Amino acid sequence: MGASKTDQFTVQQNELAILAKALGHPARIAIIEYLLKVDACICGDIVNELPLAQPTVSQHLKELKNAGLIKGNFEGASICYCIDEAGFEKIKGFFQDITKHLEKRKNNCC
Amino acid sequence: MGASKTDQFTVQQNELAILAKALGHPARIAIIEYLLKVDACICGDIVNELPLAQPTVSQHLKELKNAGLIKGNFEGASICYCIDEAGFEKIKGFFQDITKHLEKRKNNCC
DNA sequence: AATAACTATCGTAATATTGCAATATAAAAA
DNA sequence: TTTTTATATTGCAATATTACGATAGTTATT
Repeated sequence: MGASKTDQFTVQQNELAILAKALGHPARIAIIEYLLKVDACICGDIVNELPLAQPTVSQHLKELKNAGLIKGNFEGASICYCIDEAGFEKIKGFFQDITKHLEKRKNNCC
Repeated sequence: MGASKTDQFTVQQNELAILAKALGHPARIAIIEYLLKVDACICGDIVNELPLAQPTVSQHLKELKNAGLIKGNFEGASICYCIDEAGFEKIKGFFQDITKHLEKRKNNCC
């Protein structure tokens, strides 16, 4: 064994886990924060912003893209990366549910 | 190599990544959802709610606890687990920032 | 004290992730 | 066309995660 038993959980639970997992690395958090900071699609200089080698950054970008958190389109010589709002909407929904639950919760807690 | 270069990123970026990573597994999403559903500290029957062996569940609970997403206290024969709001507040803050950014964003995107 | 019920830890195997050098690919510039 | 620039892919080593059987620890009950 060792592989995740994903088939034992709901599609929704897996979707959320995939999104959260994609954010579960400081380099990928840094990429998202950078994309938000520059407030635009960014073409080219993401590699220079991170303390990692180019193949590693490329891999992290790929994971964020697969998870649906960023989009990337060819834009001349370089590739234009930007936030994919759809992915963030899903996570936002999850946290809104949690917040709602927490607010109307009784204090029957340790 | 293979280890995460956490020291190359800010404390905040690492904190967020740790929280997100903790949510990056469907079993742990399921645990959080269950704790929210029963709307109480839950003592004992978490293992029965999950399609995983007891040691595995125990491990997932430990990870959620280490990340600061749940709390666990001894309560008689069993342990009382419940949501730790502090952890969720941190993540909420991050997503509020993102939402704010996305809202006031120009459409200078691909 | 002995038993039962619940949870944690250890040990181990299978698999996944992280990181980078080397290399490949693709488009623009010279 | 050759060179330059930007990104992706491959291959591999180091490390981390996932899962569970076996076992240990802890508390309540008998």
